[in-house]
Amino acid sequence: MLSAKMEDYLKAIYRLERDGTPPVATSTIADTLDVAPPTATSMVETLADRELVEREKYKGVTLTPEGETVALEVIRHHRLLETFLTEELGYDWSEVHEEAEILEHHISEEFERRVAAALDNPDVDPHGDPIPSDTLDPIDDIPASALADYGEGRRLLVARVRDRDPEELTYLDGAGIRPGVELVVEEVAPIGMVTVRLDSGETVALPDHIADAVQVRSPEDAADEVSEA
Amino acid sequence: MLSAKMEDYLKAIYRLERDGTPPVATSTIADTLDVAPPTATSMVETLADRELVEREKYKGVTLTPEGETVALEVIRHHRLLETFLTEELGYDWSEVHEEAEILEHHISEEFERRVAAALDNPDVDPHGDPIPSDTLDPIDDIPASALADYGEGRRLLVARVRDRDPEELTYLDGAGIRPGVELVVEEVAPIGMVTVRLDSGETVALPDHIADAVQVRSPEDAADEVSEA
DNA sequence: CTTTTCAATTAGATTAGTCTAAATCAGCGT
DNA sequence: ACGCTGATTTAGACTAATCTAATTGAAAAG
Repeated sequence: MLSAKMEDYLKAIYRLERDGTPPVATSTIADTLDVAPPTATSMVETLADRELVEREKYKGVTLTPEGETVALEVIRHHRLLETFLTEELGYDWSEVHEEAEILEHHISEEFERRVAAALDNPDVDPHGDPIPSDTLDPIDDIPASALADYGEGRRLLVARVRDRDPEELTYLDGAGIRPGVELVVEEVAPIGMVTVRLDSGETVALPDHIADAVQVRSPEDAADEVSEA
Repeated sequence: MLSAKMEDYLKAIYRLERDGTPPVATSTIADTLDVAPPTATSMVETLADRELVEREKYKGVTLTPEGETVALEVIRHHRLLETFLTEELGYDWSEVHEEAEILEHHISEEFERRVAAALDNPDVDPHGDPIPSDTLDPIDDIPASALADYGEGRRLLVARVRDRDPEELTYLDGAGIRPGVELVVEEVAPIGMVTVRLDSGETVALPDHIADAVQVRSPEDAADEVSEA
């Protein structure tokens, strides 16, 4: 059996591999999980012993296929739970992260199956992130980039909203910025501020660090993808 | 914060106080939780330091009011979860125990509130056990005794079915013996066997150890109680 | 009032996950 | 090529929860 801690490390490594270029440095893991560097070192040793990561001393780690499977399993749990909490228990999508972060380690396979069935096997969670299938095949993130990367005047579709800080999410949710919403970039101010106009006509100003959490794509790309499937 | 382990000890002590006469001996706790006696000793020490139990060395422990509140909170979680799993996720009532046993330690107060609301604040779980209120007031078990304690020929109401062994529960469920069902005791055989007749006309033979799990009361008592409330 | 018995506790070790402080390695800059 | 700097690992210690083996205590039996 894998401890909740080990699952957290694997999930973090999975994320970090995607964000940057593998191998993932131990200090990065330490920062992400908010532990001291030696703690990360000692945990990646155990993970390597269990053949869940490939480790090169002083370089970092990469997930083995088994490690990736575990990470995908945990991410599946997390995203199914987030979906379940919003759809079935009336949580606001901005407040489900914490709860899912804990429960993801404690639900059984049976629970996972039943929740997935109750939700009719969804493939995206409330933040717009893809839910790994029950076969845990590798997933592709929806191609999208940060709001500020597009020029002014573009009509864009909110593909996903990163769920790091609950405060930010509550703010965005309150402003009506959610996955699936369309908006137009009104102004990209040089002082670190982006202004967008929603279909409601409302104009919202977002400081850069919040705008970064909003991942957008062009509506045409989204349409293309649906026709492919 | 209280660890899941500590919660388990408090819950066990709560149960044992009800079953027998306090104080609860450490060896009894050790047996219940399947740990070695010194493990129980050392844990009741910590519990006593935290003022969750009153301890008298070489005698045993009793819960303090704070300890009882924690126990009731965990039991509320457990029973709400069992109810939720059967009502909303289609679990069979005979298989919910294991899942609830783990999740009870990991759900938030928010989750508890929302589940209770979704179920319309139930006051009994699928096994017929009372669910502590959100104010965690002390609970009274529904007065009922083991099936074999009544004489033959009595018409009885199944008040609750103890959830110890899943196999037993599955057997009883399959035989149609569930909380709320009425039955007649046909024969109490001296070789440790009880035969009952259900309203369906079906006759079921139960070995003593299984019959013990079935707690019954007279239908009149049940009616009296409803009129009181 | 002893003695015997068995439950309960103490002693000491183990594992997982964490820390701080010290040592060491890798790679860049001159 | 050499040494500096910062990242990484080693060393050593701590806490929680557990174990086995040894000791001690309480309480019943004689």
